[in-house]
Amino acid sequence: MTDTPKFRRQIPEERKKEMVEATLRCLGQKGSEGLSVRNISAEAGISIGLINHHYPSKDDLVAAAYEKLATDLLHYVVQLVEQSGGTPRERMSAFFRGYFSSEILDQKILRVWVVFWNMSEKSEKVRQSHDRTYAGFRAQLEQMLCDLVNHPGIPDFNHRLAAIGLSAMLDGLWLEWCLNPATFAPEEGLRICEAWVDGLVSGAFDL
Amino acid sequence: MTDTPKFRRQIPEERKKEMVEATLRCLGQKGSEGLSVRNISAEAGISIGLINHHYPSKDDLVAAAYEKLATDLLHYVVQLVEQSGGTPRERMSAFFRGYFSSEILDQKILRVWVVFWNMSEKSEKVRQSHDRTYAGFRAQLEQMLCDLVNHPGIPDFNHRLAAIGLSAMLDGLWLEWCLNPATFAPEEGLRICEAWVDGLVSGAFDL
DNA sequence: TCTACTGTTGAACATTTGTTCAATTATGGT
DNA sequence: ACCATAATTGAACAAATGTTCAACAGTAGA
Repeated sequence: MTDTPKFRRQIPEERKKEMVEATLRCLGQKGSEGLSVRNISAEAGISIGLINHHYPSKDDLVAAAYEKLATDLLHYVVQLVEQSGGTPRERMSAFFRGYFSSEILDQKILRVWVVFWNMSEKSEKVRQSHDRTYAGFRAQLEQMLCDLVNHPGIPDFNHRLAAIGLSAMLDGLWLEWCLNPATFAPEEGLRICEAWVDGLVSGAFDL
Repeated sequence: MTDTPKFRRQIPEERKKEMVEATLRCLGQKGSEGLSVRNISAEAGISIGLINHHYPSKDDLVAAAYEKLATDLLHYVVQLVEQSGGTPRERMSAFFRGYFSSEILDQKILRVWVVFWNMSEKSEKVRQSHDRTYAGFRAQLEQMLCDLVNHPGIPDFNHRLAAIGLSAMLDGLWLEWCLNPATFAPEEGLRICEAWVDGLVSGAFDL
């Protein structure tokens, strides 16, 4: 008789990580319909009860999943920017390329995001996580815009508003592409953003 | 004995309209949590069974609600533009003012919209309604951008991409403000968009 | 090898969900 | 005043939901 253990014990940290990843997979596949504890536990290969053992409620698990996805996505584009290492303008382009790559421009991510938006009002943790990661996102943009200005011949502008506007344009393009990829091609979205930055550094904006 | 009738008969058209409006009120108040047939019928002052009598399923009712909200919002800003009646540039500003007014920049509307985004993949009707109304939205922007160019001294640009970019910026600003109104003031969003158009007509964009 | 600890299980429970349908009743036409 | 039509009701149903908890079992330390 081979004694195959019915389950493997794991330290809470590791198990929680698995559950978060399973949650993101479920959300990516079916959106809010995939968000039941039974579906998640099946995806993670664990029993139903384990979720409430590690998290006070399902919402806390989902909040943890939000935290992970938001930081992962930001880290992804930031890493691309660091790797590019060229001029400030080239770094900005690297950011755009990352944003319009299939890694981020992905309908699976919208399915997840929509559920988070839905929760952001009810869950304090989700809202705090949004505020924090979104501020980080804009700070990254603002820093890159700042670096652009510190070059001769480039006029100054309101960095904060510029970052907010560029961030909005990126999000808006991302959202609309996910809702209907036929509206425009990723390269076109890229071009729209590049043109916006070119216009900004040329001093055409009164910001 | 006063014979107070237990209900009032109505033609399907009228009753459906009431149900759609009740659905939008429910969604605006509690988002997806307010989307149960019991909650909607209570809000509409009707019985549970009446929904499935007028609509094959709940999703069809929600799709009808999407159709109404989307067209209502577009009509609202278009009407403001028509009333302004000034120069093309002034009409564009009227559009912006409408967009950043409390009529549209409203967290209640985001609660509704998030539910629709969630449904747009599953419901063919919702997706079609989105594609149609969004195309109308962009067409309106494109027409206004076109009118801007037909004036002396204004350089030409890719109207389609310009409309997509401006639409994205508007949506992105709207979304982020609804998620966190502390990020920026409506007037600041307005200013960002005005600056974008000024930059566009000044020929700074390579679109 | 034994023991204590605790990660893990899954049946059970109370709610809530969308839909169905037979009975009821308002209402316009005759 | 009556009837035929169909709008309306609400109990009933099956399915799915999040949470609880007593029992189980793997695992590290003695």
